[in-house]
Amino acid sequence: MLKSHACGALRADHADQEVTLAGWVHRRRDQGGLIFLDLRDRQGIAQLVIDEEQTPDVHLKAKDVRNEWVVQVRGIVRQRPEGMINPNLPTGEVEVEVNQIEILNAAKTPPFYINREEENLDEALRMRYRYLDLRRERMQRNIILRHEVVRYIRSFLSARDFIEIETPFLFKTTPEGARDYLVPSRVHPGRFYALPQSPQQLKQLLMVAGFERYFQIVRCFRDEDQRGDRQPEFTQLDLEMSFVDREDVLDLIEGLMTGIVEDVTDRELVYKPFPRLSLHEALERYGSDKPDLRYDLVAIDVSEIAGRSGFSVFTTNVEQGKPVKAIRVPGPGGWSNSQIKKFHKELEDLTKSVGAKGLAYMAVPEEEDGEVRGPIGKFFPTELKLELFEAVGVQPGDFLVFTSDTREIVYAVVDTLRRHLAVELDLIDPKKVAFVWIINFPLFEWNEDEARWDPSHHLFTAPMREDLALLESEPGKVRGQQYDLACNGYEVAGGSIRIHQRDVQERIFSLIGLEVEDAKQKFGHMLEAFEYGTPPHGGIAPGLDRLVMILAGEPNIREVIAFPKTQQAADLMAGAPSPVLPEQLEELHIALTALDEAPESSA
RNA sequence: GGGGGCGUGGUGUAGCGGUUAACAUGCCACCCUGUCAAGGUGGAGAUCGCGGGUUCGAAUCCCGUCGCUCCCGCCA
Repeated sequence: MLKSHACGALRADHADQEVTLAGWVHRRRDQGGLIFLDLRDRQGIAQLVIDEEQTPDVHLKAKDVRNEWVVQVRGIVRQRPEGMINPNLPTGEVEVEVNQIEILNAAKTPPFYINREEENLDEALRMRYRYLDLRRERMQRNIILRHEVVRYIRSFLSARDFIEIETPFLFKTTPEGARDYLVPSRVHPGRFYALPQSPQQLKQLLMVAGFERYFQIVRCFRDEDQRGDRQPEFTQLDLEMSFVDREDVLDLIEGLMTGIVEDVTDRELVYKPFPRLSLHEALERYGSDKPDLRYDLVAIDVSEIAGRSGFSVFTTNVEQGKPVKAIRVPGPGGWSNSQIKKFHKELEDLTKSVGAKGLAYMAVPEEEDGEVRGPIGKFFPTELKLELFEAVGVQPGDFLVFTSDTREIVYAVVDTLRRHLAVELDLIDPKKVAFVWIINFPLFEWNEDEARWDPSHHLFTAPMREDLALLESEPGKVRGQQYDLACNGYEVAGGSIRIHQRDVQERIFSLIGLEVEDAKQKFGHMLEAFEYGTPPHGGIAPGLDRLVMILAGEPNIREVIAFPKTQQAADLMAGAPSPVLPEQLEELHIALTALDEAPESSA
């Protein structure tokens, strides 16, 4: 080893020991005859002192040293003199009197600061020099947190008899779900592998194989457009269990998530145990299938009351079966008319962006005898107003917003408003983590375009036993044994109990319009496997990137992935994707169709 | 596929139709023996993402394009 101690590990009890350190120069403070160097390694920072009078040769070398140079030093750890202790540094009680220095590697001046946080650093620049970006404290912290989470998962599951098993990346395309990344086969001209969107089929086959409890921390690939919480390749904790029902899976994951939050982070769980909402409840109250329950803004259905008002938008909508929902915003009753108008305008513009035509409001007075402000107040007689306020749980000075439209738009409006208001009204405690289970999903969704039922989760999700009889008669009413885990407004896991009986599977296939021959073509290996003694089984797949993002308090998953891709799915550091040689294409039996413009050759 | 935001010395910003493009920081040199975002003095460093247009005059206005990003669609 080129060092005896980690820079960040030095403490007062190392005083007077001789140590050898190696790392990067974090910062230098040259005072002429006395040079201070902050030496950084993964564990932290130690202050080096170089004194011209004591060690002229070291001083001479140290004069040339710049930030990010890699150096090795030998010296004596000293308790810092009185009044020179740096309480902001874990190593701040000591410093190292250097008596030998070796420059292991000089460094160019980095294109951005390694030794400080820059607020709006251009992401393209960070990506191009990702190895430097990753040197920064924030990124080191995130990546190390990610490791701690993964380590916790492995030990938690191993202790509960789970076996980690790898599954292939070169697998088979399935037309369902997301767009596949395809890999051409050289030895099978004209055929392609697909990178798995998840190891769904394989993990079920591992249950058929009798492993009973499987997990894998595995990369998944989906060729869809990116978002802050979506990358073309992302990591799941994939797991599957045999001889379990839903409760077993939920219990396990609840224990795992609780353990991660409490043992690995300094964050606080809002709910223990995790609350459970049906999908319907989640949508009706929060407008989202992944509601953020760190704050309790709730949409209240006031359709019945609003339908009796004189406001024609409401009455017409209610007649057509469209809901009217109200959200109570605590507080701004004391505002001036212009403040209220501005506040309302902002919210209304926001909701228009998700398809709303308008946003009605009432400002509730602070005094008992005050007047309700807002244009729709006059359409509600006093009696009805009181009924409304009762239903919504109004407090004096509240601001009520009302949205009414198709159910889908109302949900979108409620979701958008909740997210916006939470930030606006500062309702979010960044230390808090709020998990919530979403259950009772419909098994199928009606596909308007294709005029058929589509599986809302995937083909192998088992129906609720008590709904089995409805499968042919009322498919829309059949609920699946499916569950999602939401956290702080993100979906962090999804899973289900699977079908393990061939006849049920075939009924599903026929319902979604999959011919037996088709099904055999696409899933023959699965159907065949299921005939050889399949245990009842189910599983779940938490998204590791999103989970770590939330725990790290980061706004997107790129901050917790060492080498992420841009929104255009590019790697700016390596320059991927890149053109390939004609010979490579030829070997793969691939001819390119004419492109509008020839792709630039990789520089 | 569609809509929005951003792009000015290495970095982060200001300038938003009119002198020599400003500030902070970084970088370079010199001074400095108790600093820790060290300090002081001096200096170098920008075809204002790229292309076209409008104008007497464009970093500034318009069109296109590229890159990053947010959102809708998409993501079983």
